[in-house]
Amino acid sequence: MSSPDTVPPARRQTRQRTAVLELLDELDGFRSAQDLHSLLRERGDSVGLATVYRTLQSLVDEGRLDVLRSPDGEAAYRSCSPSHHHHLVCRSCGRTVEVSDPPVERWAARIAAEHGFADVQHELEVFGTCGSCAAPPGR
Amino acid sequence: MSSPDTVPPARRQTRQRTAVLELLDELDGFRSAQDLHSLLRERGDSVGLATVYRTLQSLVDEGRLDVLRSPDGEAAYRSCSPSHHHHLVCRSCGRTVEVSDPPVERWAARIAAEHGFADVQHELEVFGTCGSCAAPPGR
DNA sequence: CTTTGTGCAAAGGCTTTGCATGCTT
DNA sequence: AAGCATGCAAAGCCTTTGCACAAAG
Repeated sequence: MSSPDTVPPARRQTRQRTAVLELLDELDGFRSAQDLHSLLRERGDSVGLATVYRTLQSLVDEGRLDVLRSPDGEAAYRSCSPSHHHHLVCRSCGRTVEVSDPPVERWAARIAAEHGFADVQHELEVFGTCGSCAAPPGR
Repeated sequence: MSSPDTVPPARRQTRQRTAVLELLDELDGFRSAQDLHSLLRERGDSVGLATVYRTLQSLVDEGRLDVLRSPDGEAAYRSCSPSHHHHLVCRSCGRTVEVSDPPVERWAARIAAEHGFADVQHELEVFGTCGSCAAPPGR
């Protein structure tokens, strides 16, 4: 079910691929492809935009990256988290906290099984207002 | 914070706006703008694509719609469901089952509270292969 | 040497915007 | 009658793809 039947063949190690991986490793938040492209240019490790996209895509396929869609429609990537988890996002300042809890995982699996679904996966995001942003605006 | 300081002025009631609202009311899952546009055309309540986008946008501003970004980059809209529930979607045939369970709700609330988040909301979708589609393809 | 990755530019898909017309109020 | 909403088409953005060249194994 969750066995990766088609493990992507290892990619060649190029300067560009290395640069992307290193950059993602240093950053810890989610970044859009275009952001990463700009950062690479500023750094001197210039990489074509198309290559950035292709590299990110392959890294996602390999399970080394997490993807997220920003409300603006951009895809945001972050260096992989080996363990499955979800996000708690402040809808005001955008601060993100990683959360994970077995119960939800089990719940999803159980619910799916009860309905005869297999090969289950799920996406969950929790939105709210974080402590800093909840501070009373007036007075 | 959650006080709508800038309540958008009421929009004019047009045939198009009504059509979009009625359609969203009948559907219970998330639908992309383009899907909604097609559905309206099939129905006979033809509405310009641009208008569909503008209408959906205004409805979101009014808080009458929930938005979600699909992995493909499309925005998906759903009429603010009075009863909160989630979806179990077959990634093969698209069949959707509504599911709801208090535990998850409580989990989300608790996790958020633990991190100092207030005014919590969450979005959860479970994907899998339903029984019919899981039937072996060969033979 | 062969195969795969890179760059550039063009193409694609979803969404937004400008402007004249029609409908709501 | 006045003003906002609609339609159409053009423009914008992010992302993907085609093709020739360069680099990795």
